[in-house]
Amino acid sequence: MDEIRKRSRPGRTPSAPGRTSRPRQAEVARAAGVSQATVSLVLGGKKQGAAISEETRRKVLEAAGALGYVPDPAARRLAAARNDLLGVFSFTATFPTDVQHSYYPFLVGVEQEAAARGYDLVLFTGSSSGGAGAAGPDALSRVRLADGCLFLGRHAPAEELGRLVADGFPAVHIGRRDELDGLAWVGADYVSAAACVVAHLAHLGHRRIVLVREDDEAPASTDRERGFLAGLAEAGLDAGSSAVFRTADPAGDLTAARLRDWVDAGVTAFVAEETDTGGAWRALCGAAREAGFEAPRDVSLALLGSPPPDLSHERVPTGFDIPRPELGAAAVRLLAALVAGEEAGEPLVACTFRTGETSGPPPAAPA
Amino acid sequence: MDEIRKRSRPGRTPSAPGRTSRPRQAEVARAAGVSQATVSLVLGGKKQGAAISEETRRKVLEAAGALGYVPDPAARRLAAARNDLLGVFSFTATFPTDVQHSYYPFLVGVEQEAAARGYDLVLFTGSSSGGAGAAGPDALSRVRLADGCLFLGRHAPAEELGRLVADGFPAVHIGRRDELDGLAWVGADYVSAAACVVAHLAHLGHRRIVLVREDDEAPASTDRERGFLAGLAEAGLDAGSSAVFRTADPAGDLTAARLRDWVDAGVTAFVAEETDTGGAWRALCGAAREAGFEAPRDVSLALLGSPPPDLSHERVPTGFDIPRPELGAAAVRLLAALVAGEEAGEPLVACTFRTGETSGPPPAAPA
DNA sequence: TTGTATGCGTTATCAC
DNA sequence: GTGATAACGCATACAA
Repeated sequence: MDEIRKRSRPGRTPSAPGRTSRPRQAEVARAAGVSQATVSLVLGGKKQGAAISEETRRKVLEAAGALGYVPDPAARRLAAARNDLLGVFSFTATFPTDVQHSYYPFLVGVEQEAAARGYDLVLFTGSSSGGAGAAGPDALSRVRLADGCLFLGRHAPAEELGRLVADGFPAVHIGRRDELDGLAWVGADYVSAAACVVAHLAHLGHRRIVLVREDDEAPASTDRERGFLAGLAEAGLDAGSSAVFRTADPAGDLTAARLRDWVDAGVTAFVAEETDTGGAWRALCGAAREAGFEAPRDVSLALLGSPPPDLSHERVPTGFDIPRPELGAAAVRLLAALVAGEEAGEPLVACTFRTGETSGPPPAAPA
Repeated sequence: MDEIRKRSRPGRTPSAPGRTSRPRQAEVARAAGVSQATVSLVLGGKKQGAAISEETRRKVLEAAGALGYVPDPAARRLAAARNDLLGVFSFTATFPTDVQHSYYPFLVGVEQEAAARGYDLVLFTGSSSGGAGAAGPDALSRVRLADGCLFLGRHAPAEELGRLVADGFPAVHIGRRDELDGLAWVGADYVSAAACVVAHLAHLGHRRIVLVREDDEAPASTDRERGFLAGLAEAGLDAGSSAVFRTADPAGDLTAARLRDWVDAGVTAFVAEETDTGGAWRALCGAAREAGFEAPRDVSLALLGSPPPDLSHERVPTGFDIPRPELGAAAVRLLAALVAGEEAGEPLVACTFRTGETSGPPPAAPA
């Protein structure tokens, strides 16, 4: 693909006559009757306000405007200056047949915050199949064109990311990423959010609650469980009388019979974690329905996250939403801080509680 | 000039952010015992396979690997005189409270096609509120940073755009943009799509059809009307017995009584154009319901476009969809051609017909 | 086949 | 205050 590209101007003729190429500082300088360095000083907008005569400054700005000058990002970057460019590199499926796996919800906030701070965004397309730099061990290296970069998705190659970080390149991962030492990240505060849901249920009068979670050790899962337990504790509920149910196969393990057993044992509320597939929640709802329970009449149901889109016509579940735009914005704030050489702030973003329609007082609620 | 060499890196701030010394080609060269140029040749991976001895190549690759060399994209782009960056400048509301007005559907295709061609994307945030370059008459000039730029939305300032085009800067507008001479654009083929819908209705047996459109002269509107009329003509229907109903206030003007009048006059099908608000379609459906007509039993309804999201739970309307990702991809193809100095191709992208559930044979369909 | 010499556009230092 | 000038890291004619 590269060999096709016609490279005229190999060593570059002094003034390329053929093309309408971008004006450079030198041309602005000529037009303004000053030196190129002066142009750089003026346009660099340094706080050396007094160092340059108003007259010169005006001429330069005028010439630059007339020629439509805009600095070359590569040159700027090479000269160790800043670009005002923030990168976004996504390892999630970028082209959503399934909108679920798209990173656009984050991008909304990223874009907004970047705009507010005067940054433009570079979307590195290498993430997906057939992309510019999909393959190769230096796929990630292109992000160095920007002043810093955001990373989304779990599949970011740790080694390369580590190199970037080790080199001091400002990088922020959206989503918790503890295992990679030194990599900054922002994430949703699942612990607090889960605790909040439990508090809501406890407030309604529930005393025995079961959490259904998948059988893995993903941070998103363990955080929710921690929040669940914390919520129980804060509500003064005995963790022993509630339970955490782990299953690798929710659809198979979460039977109507098992649900009935729990209810017979005094459980009045069930909480499922959000998973990629929504399997836990789906299984929970299915089992409840099969067991003849209706929420919130017979049991209360809650979902630690957002429902899968194919269930959007169902009753909206009690639970919380991950504020993806907020996360994106927080990531940009953090990245901007890193670029500016400042320290990181709070990496956790609060989820928003969703009252929903699947929870209510337990059937025989005490008062 | 040798005595000056001592000065340590004049053009660099003491603490250049984001850069601890990482290996450069020169160091690889030293480690491999060759020259920097040779390293460049080997790692450049040009198909000059025979130009370099296997021995040297091996040594270089080995050294590069050992040092963990990765090329600096800024330097690479500077030297290559191209940056493989395509801009995206949107004048639509970027931060969608209303997802309708977001440009992300286009971005899907843009991103895909850009990736396939080895381009990265620059999202210029100046378009929206408070953005980097929102204000000022030179807001658009930042796009010159890229090799070319895509523009979305109707509100692109014609003058500035004209200047870019006049300067020979590769620019492509997504959506028809005839009034700006010389500006390349891609757009949806509303004419064919509307004609196709009419053909569908005619095929079902409808002979008198009413088009409801808003009272403006937007290309999207006039194109649909042209297609509507063309469809009538192709079906051998007399345009005189059908009608085009223009209204600036669909909700107010499109009454149940008026609908009944039309039906009494033999009209069996109604076609509404898609508008920003979906007003025409919504009014049409409302009036039909109020008049006691059910589609497709009593009348056939069609929508020249996609239904507003708040009507997504309703019956799927007969009509067509604007292939926004396709449009985005086509725009990138066109832009890439312009960047390469080639000529433009076909600017129109076909819409996809949607059978839907709101049309059927007319009540007293002949055969 | 490999090395030498330049230039890409910017920034920042240092004389003038 | 302003103008030379040296890098930044890489790619490529051209000489050896």
